[in-house]
Amino acid sequence: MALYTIGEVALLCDINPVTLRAWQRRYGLLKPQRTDGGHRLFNDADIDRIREIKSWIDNGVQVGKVKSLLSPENSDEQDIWREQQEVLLRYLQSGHLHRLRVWLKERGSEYPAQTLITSLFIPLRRRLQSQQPTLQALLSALDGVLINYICICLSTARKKNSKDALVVGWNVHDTTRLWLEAWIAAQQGWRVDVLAHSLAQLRPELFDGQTLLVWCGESPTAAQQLQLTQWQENGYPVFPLNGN
DNA sequence: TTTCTTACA
DNA sequence: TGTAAGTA
Repeated sequence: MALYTIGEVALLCDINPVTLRAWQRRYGLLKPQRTDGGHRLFNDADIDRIREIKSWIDNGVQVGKVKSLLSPENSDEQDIWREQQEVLLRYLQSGHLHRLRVWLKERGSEYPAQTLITSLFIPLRRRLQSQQPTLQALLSALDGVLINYICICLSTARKKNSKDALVVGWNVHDTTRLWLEAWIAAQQGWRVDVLAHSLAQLRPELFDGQTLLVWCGESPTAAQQLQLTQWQENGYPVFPLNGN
C-alpha cells in the first residue's frame, strides 16, 4: 500500500501539516505509522479519514467533537457496504452511468433510503469530496444520477402519499444532501417538494400554510435549534431533519 | 530541505 | 489554528 509523508498529504488533502499534527496530538484523530526516524507516514485509509474529518468540519461540527462521529473501523456489515462503494466507484470511473442507474434502481427497491444513504452514499460522497478535479467530476456525476433517481421516487411518492411538505436547506453548502433528505422524507410518507438552493435566512412566514422540513447540516447550531422551537411554539409547522 | 517537538500567540 | 525555535 502506498505511503505518504505529511507534506504529500498536505497537498493531497489541502490542509496544513501543522493542523494535521494538531489533530493527532490534541484530539487523537489520526494515528499514522512512523519511519525509524520518527517521521509520519500516512496510508490511503488515513487519507480517507482526513477527508472525512474535513467534511464533518465543513458541515459545522467542532473539531473536538468529530472523533465520535468517524465511521468505526471494519465491522462485517460495513465491509459489505464498503465493497458496494467500490462497485459504484468503478462505474463512475469507467463512465458507465447507465450501470449506476440500474444498480440504484435495483438497490433502491431493495433497501430503505435511510440505509443506502447512511451506509453508502454519505461515506462514498465524503471520499469524493476533495480538491482533486477528477474526484470532483466523479462526485458530480454521482450526484446527478442520485438526484435524477430521487426525483423519480419523489414523483411516485407524490401519487400515494397525502401530506405535503417542503424540504428546505438552511445555511448548508451541500445541496445534494437536501435531495437525500427529501428521499427519506418521501419514504416516510411526505409528498415533498425541494427548494433546490439552501437559504441563508429562513422565514417561515414566506411559506404560509406549508409544512417545512428543514435541513441545517449534520449539527445545527444552538441558535438554529432555538429558532426552530420558537417557530413551533408560534404555530409554524417547521420540523428539523435530524442527521442520522 | 523536510519534519520533528515544544512553547506560545 | 498557526508561528517560531532548535533538532535530527
